[in-house]
Amino acid sequence: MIYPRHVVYSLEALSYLASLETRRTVKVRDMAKNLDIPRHYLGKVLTELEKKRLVTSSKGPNGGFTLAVNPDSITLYRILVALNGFEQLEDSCAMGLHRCNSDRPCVLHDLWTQFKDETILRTQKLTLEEFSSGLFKREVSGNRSS
Amino acid sequence: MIYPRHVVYSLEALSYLASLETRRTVKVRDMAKNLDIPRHYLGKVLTELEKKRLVTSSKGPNGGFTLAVNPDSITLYRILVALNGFEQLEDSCAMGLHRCNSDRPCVLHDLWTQFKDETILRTQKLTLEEFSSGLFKREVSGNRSS
DNA sequence: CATATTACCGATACAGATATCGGAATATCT
DNA sequence: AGATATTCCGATATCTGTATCGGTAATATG
Repeated sequence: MIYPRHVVYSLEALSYLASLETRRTVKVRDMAKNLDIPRHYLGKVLTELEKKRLVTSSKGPNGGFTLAVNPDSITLYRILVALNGFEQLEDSCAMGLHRCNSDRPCVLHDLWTQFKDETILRTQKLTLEEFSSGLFKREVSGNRSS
Repeated sequence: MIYPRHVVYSLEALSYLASLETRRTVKVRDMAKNLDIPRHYLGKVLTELEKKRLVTSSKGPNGGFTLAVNPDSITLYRILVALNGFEQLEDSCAMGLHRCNSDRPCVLHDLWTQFKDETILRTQKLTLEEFSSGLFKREVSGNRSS
C-alpha cells in the first residue's frame, strides 16, 4: 500500500460521490456504511477534503457532503497532490538504505524510479470520473435500489 | 520504503559483515556507529538474525557478531523470506482500495504486480556478496581507481 | 420557538513500529 | 578469583497513524 489510509479513504469517498447518478448530498453515516469506513474517521477525512475545496458540506437535516469538482475534468493526480499523497513515493531508495543514491544505486533503484514515474503518469492521465467508474459499477438496468 | 525498518537494518548489518575482508567478529557498538543505527535496537535485530542462523554471536571481550552464511551463495531473496520481508508487498492493491482485485483492477494494479514480481526476481538473482559490494566499496589499500 | 438532524471539532484512546534503559548472564584476561 | 567487556533480554518509553467519543454549533422542519 503506497498511500496512507486517510488518502485511500479520500479517494474512495470522492469516487463514491462521483459515482452518483445525480450530484447530490450524502450523509457521512451513509457513506461510511457503504464504503465500510469508520464513521467518525471518515468525517474528519471529509472535513479535510472540504478545506481542500474538493467537497462542500451542509449541516442539519438533509445535510451532508457534495462533490465540489467536476469529475470529468479533475485528474487523480491533482487530488493526490492536494492530499500530499505522493509523499511516501518520494523516498529515493525503495529499500530505505542509507547508502543508496543515484550515484550508487541499489538493485531496486531503477525499478522503483520507473514505478514511481509511471504511477504519476497514470494518475495524470486519469480523471476522477474514470477512476470512479472503475471502482463503482453504475447500477443501470433493473436492480436499482432507493 | 517497501520494507519495515528492522528488515532494512538487517540487510545493512548482514551486508556490513559480508563486506569485511576477513570474516571476523564485530561488536554491536561499532556496527551501530558505522551504520548509523541505534545501538540497542541493532542489538535486537542481530539477536533475531542469530535465531535465523544468519549470524552467530559470542559474549565477553572480543565478543560480537559474525556472519554465519556464505555471502557468495546465499541470495537476498532467502534472507528476505527468512525475515518476512515480503509481507508488505503482498497487498493485492497498491492503492489499498477495498474494491480493487484482479477481476476489477485499479489503474495501478498491473504496474504494482509487475513491480512486485520483478522485485522478487531480482532478489533471487542477487547474492549477499553482490548486494554488499554494491553498498560498501571495498577499502583496498592503495586506493586504486579503475 | 421547539425539536430533530447533521456536520464540526477538540480530547482521548489504541496499536504497532521503533527506540531506550538497565541489569543479568556469559566470556576473557591478568 | 576479580575486573572488565560484551551480548542478552524483559520492561518501558516514544512516535505516528488510525480510530473513537461526546459535546457544540448550525440548519431544516413543523
